[in-house]
Amino acid sequence: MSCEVDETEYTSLVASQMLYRWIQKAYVLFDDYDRRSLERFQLNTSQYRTLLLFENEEGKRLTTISDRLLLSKSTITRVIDELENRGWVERVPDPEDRRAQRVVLTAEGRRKRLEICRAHQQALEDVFQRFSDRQQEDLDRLMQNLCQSLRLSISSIDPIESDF
Amino acid sequence: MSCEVDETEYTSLVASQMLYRWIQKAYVLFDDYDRRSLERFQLNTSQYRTLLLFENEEGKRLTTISDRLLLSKSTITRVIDELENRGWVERVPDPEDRRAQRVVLTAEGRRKRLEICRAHQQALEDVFQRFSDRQQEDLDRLMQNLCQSLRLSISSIDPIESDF
DNA sequence: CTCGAATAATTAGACATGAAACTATTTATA
DNA sequence: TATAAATAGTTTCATGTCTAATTATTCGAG
Repeated sequence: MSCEVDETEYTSLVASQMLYRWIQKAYVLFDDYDRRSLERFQLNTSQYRTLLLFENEEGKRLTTISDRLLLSKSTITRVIDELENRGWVERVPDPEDRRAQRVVLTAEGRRKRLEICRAHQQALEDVFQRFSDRQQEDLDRLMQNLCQSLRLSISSIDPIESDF
Repeated sequence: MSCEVDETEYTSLVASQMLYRWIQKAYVLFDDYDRRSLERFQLNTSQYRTLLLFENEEGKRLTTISDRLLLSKSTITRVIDELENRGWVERVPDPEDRRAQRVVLTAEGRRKRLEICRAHQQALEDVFQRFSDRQQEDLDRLMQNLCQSLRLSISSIDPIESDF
């Protein structure tokens, strides 16, 4: 436009920003892959991950599910609504706290969970078969470290949040 | 309820499912951390990542941005709308293709990008300072491998999609 | 024991996103 | 060259999510 010199520059990306991009990308691809592997069950990722939590016969509070999946309580309310509509789970009153509900799988829910779990497991194997055992362990450990570091950094911004 | 034996069992999680959970968790935490570090600029993650792409003075097509960020074209339209409202970018007609537009940073946009980039870089350093150089390299390489493997698995479900 | 603060779950409202339909233009093919 | 298919971008609509407000119940300090 004019002949003034513009002082602002373009910055190029440093290593941590490249890494950040790869993490983003991996997640988006994973999400897409999940969506595709789960669509034949008419399940979204949150519904699936909720179902996955029921590894035993224990009833689970909605708040517990929310904490474990890092999804808001209102999201979990709706996820459970939908699973309940399908007859896969039931809400039962919590004997210890009348504010709370316990979500439990029905017999049908257990059957479905098993079927879907196996299919998704298959899909995961397909992705991770291309990794050596060593690489899988490394990845697992690094992800745990990353989670821990993120929690530390998050709580240093906002000292309120500190659980999980 | 009754005394029938229920054949369905609960499955416990195998290694790849645990890994899957850690990746999910790391992403959610990262997203949360991002949101917090960017909120003082009134930017969401997509707006930020779009801004980040402008490493040089080259104009970029919306489709290119969409491909690079793995966000839909309609999302990018809206992101660019917002950035244009703020006066940080401009749409200019593409001289080579009259269907296309080139998005370019304004002087103000370059200033803002620099400022925001630096702040976010700071935030990333804070997370990754807890990793050794070796760990960062490992993580970077593993994420790239994961992306590649996911692309292979995705394209084996649906042979249509194959670029990026 | 009581009353205010915290907590479990739900609901209402806002926002970000993707899929699909649409318009304008370009590319490829017959 | 005419026409069909592909592509760039926008708009519309449905979905999934979060925040904040709400109700019911429990916890805890005095």
